[in-house]
Amino acid sequence: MHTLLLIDDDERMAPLLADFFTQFQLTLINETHPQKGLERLEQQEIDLVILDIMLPDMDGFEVCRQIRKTSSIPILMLTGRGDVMDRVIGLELGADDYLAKPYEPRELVARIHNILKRQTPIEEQETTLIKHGLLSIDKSTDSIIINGKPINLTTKEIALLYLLADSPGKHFSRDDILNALSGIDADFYSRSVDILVSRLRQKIQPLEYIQTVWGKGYKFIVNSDALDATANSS
Amino acid sequence: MHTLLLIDDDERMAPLLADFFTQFQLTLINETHPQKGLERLEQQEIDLVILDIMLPDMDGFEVCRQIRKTSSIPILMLTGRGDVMDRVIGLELGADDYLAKPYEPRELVARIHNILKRQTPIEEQETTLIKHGLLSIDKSTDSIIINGKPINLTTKEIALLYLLADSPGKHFSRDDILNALSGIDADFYSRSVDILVSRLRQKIQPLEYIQTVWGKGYKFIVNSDALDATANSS
DNA sequence: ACGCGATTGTTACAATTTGTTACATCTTGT
DNA sequence: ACAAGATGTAACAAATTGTAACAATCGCGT
Repeated sequence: MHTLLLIDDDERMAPLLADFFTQFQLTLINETHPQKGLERLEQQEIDLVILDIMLPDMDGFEVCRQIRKTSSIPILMLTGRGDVMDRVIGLELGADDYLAKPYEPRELVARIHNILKRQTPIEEQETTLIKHGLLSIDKSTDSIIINGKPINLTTKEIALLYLLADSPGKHFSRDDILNALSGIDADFYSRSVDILVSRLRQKIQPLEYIQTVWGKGYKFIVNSDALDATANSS
Repeated sequence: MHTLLLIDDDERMAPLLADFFTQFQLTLINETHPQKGLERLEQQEIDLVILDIMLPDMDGFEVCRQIRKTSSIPILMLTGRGDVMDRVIGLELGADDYLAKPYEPRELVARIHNILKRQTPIEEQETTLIKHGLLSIDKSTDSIIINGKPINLTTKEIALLYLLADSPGKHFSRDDILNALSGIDADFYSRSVDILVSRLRQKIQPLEYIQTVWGKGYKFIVNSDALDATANSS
């Protein structure tokens, strides 16, 4: 059972909608004045706001903006006549959907359910872009770019880079790496990880992000970028 | 307080965003035309550029390329709808992040903060930087620099230097050192620590930070810096 | 199914790092 | 000054890592 707040100055709508909603496990509360609506939001546990654009004293956009200052609660806006402009502005402001008046109550319910359903993965927005100086990693497209130039990495190489670059500074043993990449617990001695590291290093030259931790494994270092092969003679 | 430049031909967005941004200590300036945007960038101190891809006369990619010719200022691009091509191209051009339209203003703020945060590593982020006269130690990257020149130290040598330099003046017994570095309680007599010290001393020549405490161990001394063996010039 | 190139793993050997021994040098107490 | 223990370090040895070269395997179009 979800609780919805309708902010609409047309008082005739609310009772009809509220009645209709009950069969869908939805409780509707109505406020006809924007200010009252905002207050109600703070007092009561609300799952979703339905917001008309035409309101007294303060239009729907402004209400939306007010709400978004303190909350990420889902907002569905009711626009005048499917005006494209309104729609765009509303979405940019952080509304989750819109519906043009006049609308079918069923359509409204459908959209409400839709919003509530996708509320779960609200964190979904990818943190898939890693960027350290000249190195850009876009995990969503598996594209690795160094200094503007795309680099071709193999599956394993990409996986290794993700593993290390996701936890800069942390060192991974060869077992850790082998396990993460192949799902295999190294039951025998193998140099495959060393080779993988070697090949990856060659491909991301001259960047030296992958550092050996002697006797331990490897780690990804963050700072100094194209730290060149500081050739220091003995 | 940071200053952002939005280059977007949709004039309606800017006021709304600008208002929303104020609560996050962000000032938004808007230019609707690419050329104007580039000029503004030269005239004013800007911390970050938000770049729409669809622009009149010159698309966002071209603007990004222009900016990158002279500046490494952070760029966040607003792409159509997460188009893979757009993202890759943007990365190649040196953009720092992306956001697909339509977006949540909060999401935009989050990404801006994210970029700005990783933009300031050199100034304020470090708690890991030790500096004594000509000797600089950056623990986050394990880089040791003497008189401007990077020195190649092995894992153990670095660990020893950290141990000693973290507690200047305090003396460490050979057991202390061996234990800290190898996790081994020296159950037998070994000179490995002496050798380690010897090698480290050679590498940080002519600096003599590591002092022998006769019958006790070693310690790191602070004051008189490049206290030289430089009594040698003719 | 087949072949072919790309990918991944193995082996072999070179280079680096670390530890041990041996001996020279230094410190301290007599 | 001398002896005895402590320290410095060169020289060698063992362990670890880097990587070239080859082999096995995977993917995929035909």
